[in-house]
Amino acid sequence: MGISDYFPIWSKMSRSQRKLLETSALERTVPKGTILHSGSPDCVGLLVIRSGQIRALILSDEGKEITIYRLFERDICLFSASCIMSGIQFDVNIEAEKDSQLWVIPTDVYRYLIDTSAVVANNTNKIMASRFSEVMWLMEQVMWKRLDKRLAAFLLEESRIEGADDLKITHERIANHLGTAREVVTRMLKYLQSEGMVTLTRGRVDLTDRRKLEALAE
Amino acid sequence: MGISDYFPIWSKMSRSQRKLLETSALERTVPKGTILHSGSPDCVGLLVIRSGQIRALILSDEGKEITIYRLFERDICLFSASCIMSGIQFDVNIEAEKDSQLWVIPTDVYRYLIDTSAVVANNTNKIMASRFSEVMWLMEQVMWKRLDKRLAAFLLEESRIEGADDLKITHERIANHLGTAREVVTRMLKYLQSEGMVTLTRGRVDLTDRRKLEALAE
DNA sequence: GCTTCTACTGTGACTTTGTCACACAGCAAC
DNA sequence: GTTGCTGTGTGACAAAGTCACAGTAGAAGC
Repeated sequence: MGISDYFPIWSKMSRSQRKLLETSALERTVPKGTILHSGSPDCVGLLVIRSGQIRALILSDEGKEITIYRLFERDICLFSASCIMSGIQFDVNIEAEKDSQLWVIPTDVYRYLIDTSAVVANNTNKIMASRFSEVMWLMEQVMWKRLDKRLAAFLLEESRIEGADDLKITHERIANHLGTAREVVTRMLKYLQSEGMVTLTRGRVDLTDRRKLEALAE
Repeated sequence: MGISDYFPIWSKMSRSQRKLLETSALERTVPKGTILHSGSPDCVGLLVIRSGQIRALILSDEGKEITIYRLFERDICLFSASCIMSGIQFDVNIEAEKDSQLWVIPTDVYRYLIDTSAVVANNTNKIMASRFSEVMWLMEQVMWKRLDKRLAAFLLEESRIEGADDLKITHERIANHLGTAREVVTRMLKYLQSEGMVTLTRGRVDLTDRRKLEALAE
């Protein structure tokens, strides 16, 4: 699969622009857990996900965290190149959730492309609007939804991504995704277990009643 | 003041683009309290604020609200034209906080401009990145800051905007800005009063000790 | 001036979520 | 078996949200 397969606007780009992308994109393979970007000064370039899974998160001063969105195959990560998007003034961290293969498009190359092509600029806009939408969705969840519902929804989502009912995940990691405290997750999982929705073992959560979980998540 | 004064990229636009903007922009004057946009289907067009003050907010199913950002003179509101930005999938409400004068740029006109001009597209991008940054800032506040600090910061900000220490605002409105409940604001203001930071009267909050408020807000 | 009405404010009781401190338990390495 | 580390469990308490009212300032009308 060449890089052309990852750009839906490929056909609307000029021959020279395509060439530039093809020759400048670097391949990179990273193991699970790699921090790909942290804070604004760090400006590796645009990341195109070929395989694997990436999460974007924010950190508090005390080290608490919350996942703001996740990226999968074919997704493009703009914020690893936040320095070229004037107007961005916040720090996101980008972390590989699984072993991943990426293309890295150098910042100066992408800068050149958006400056010279309305198509590329508008596509960038569209990508940013998508991320913005995900953050707004999260804001609504955080503001108006109870934690038990958010937890149930997270477990179902995780199960969907993994394609399995037995999730290998610790309470701590769940808490870091949801932006809450580990003890709270422990207590709430305990409750879900008492209701027969999950079975808990060290480092594992098994979904035993999807229907009930879906009903809880709404 | 012509519309040219509100576009920092005016000099980089073509003669025909400028002409198009000048002839198609509509003037609109709205009183305080006007709902300029609500939800995604509603697509009035791009708003350019000539004078006054606008706030963007989101609503929960039960009618609770939180201000996500505010717009002042010279700011541009993209989300009143969210239909032209493919990728946006959330509902924002736009409300005039004060009597305001606006220019409305029809959606089809702006659509044409971003499609044909990389400069306009990139500027749009920059505006979106700014709003994105404001929402990320809010997310950090909501997630990691205590309400007493957020309240103190809000009162100081409000005082800065109004250029006065006596704020004509109800507890309810403050709660709607911060995304919390009125009773919580009442209790917290009561506490601030007991500490001598504010004086409360019906429909009014007077800031009596800025230093202490600033220290609280950090 | 006096009443009436409404929007605003105050408060207690209770739930949910977050914080802190520490005990304990599973599992792998030695 | 002992040791050590990483997870998990729990109680007590604090912060914030919810619910159900009661009180009350101030404008509007008489």
